[in-house]
Amino acid sequence: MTREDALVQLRVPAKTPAAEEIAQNLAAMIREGAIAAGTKLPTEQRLSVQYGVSRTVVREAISRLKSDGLVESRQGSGVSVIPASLRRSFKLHGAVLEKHQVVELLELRQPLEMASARLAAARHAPQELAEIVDAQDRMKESEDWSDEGVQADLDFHHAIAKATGNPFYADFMAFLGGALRATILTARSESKNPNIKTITLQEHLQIVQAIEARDPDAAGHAMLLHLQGASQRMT
Amino acid sequence: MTREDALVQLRVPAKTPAAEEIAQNLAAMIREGAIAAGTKLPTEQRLSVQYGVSRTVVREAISRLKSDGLVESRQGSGVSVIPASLRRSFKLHGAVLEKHQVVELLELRQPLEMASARLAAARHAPQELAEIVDAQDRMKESEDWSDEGVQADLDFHHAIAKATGNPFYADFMAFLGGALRATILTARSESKNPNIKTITLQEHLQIVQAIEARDPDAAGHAMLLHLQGASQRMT
DNA sequence: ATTCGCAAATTTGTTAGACAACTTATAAAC
DNA sequence: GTTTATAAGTTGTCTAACAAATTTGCGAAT
Repeated sequence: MTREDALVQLRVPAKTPAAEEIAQNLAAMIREGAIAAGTKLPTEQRLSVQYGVSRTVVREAISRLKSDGLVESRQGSGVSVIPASLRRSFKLHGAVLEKHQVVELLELRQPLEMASARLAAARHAPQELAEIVDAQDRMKESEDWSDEGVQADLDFHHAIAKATGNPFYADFMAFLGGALRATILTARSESKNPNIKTITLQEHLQIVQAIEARDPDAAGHAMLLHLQGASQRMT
Repeated sequence: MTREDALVQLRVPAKTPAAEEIAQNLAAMIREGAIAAGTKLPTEQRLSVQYGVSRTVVREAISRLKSDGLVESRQGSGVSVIPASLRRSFKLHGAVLEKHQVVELLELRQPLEMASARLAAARHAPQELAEIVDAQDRMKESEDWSDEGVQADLDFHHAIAKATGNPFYADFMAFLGGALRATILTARSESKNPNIKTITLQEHLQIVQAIEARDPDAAGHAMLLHLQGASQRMT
């Protein structure tokens, strides 16, 4: 019974609540410019009629848009769209990443990872290096193409970002890792190459040694080789 | 009494709605680990009692947390905290940036801007170059240290990011620009140097020419010089 | 005719109570 | 002991109402 339920949940993951659907709909319209920046949304009253839901649901949807920094509400006045240049949240809208999006995301990641490795080499504290090595060890001991292995891989990169001492690097790398996680997992499991883990560990080792030697150039270079290799192995 | 309230409201421009305050409070607790990943939040009922507000307000607050990817709710079960490694939104929590945060954010921006300039040089379409030049012209015609001038400056960098053809670069640069906007504005207005605009335009010109010549190395180098100069002028 | 003041209409913010839909714990039946 | 009803608990949605802030419109004074 529970087994069957789990299956059903997998096939129809979740009947999306009305508020979420409406929020996505409005967000899409705002991003496409169908509702121009500076203008006001229809009133909660009108929206509730348009979508055929209660005002409560509309308010929850708008609440999300506020959290995303897409709109701003003023009591008595209305809800106005914030210009794109002032938005203060960076978010991946779609749940799953398209193939071209993965490529684009990796292209964004590359210069950041290189800078991250360089900064980590220049500034890391002993304990931060230990955390990097620890992630490396955990990956070494993990099953091939297992969830723990991928997690340790992501932790490795995250640990380097933390060793920069710049929390924005750490946060953003965690964010990118989470976004790419599923993709990496499937790519690993579908790959024909049986030596992925060995090769990855070898490349990681080069990075660790360069960071340990406090050699930014070598660290950046080793990271570049690693990313190029990884992206090549994924295709 | 009401007069006094008005004064207070002037100093604190917007009386933050209860839902927003509660959302920030819960978000902070989650980020600090006070509510561990995987565990469940108190029920909406309990939260409404704890905070002394109605269940509706609590739901709107939770709605925001969902939008930020911090929690996940299942009807009948509860609201559970999503592990940090799976969060899919990158956001600046605080409204204003501390000084050290500005430095850190600029440090994150530098490698991205360089990569952005390189990619734009390699791939830009004629129309995209025109947009870059347009922003440059708008800045040239703007008042010194004016809001339009700063906007044109940010638009210049955004236009380059768009010219990469990679929407993530465009979105992220828009996001960073918005975050730094206020800081740049005050830095410009407080600066003693009267030639900031001229120097900036000159540096921009170098970038434009390198992009136009489709020379990635020169574009990246010109961008680096520009960012280093800008950050030096800000301090 | 213009401007000022003020009340009325709008609109978002908040509360209360109720029911539906779904999950989990409990107890009964086998 | 396992399975099956039943009940309790929790999130999702709706309705109705009032509070608080803003905008609009109208009338009066100048």
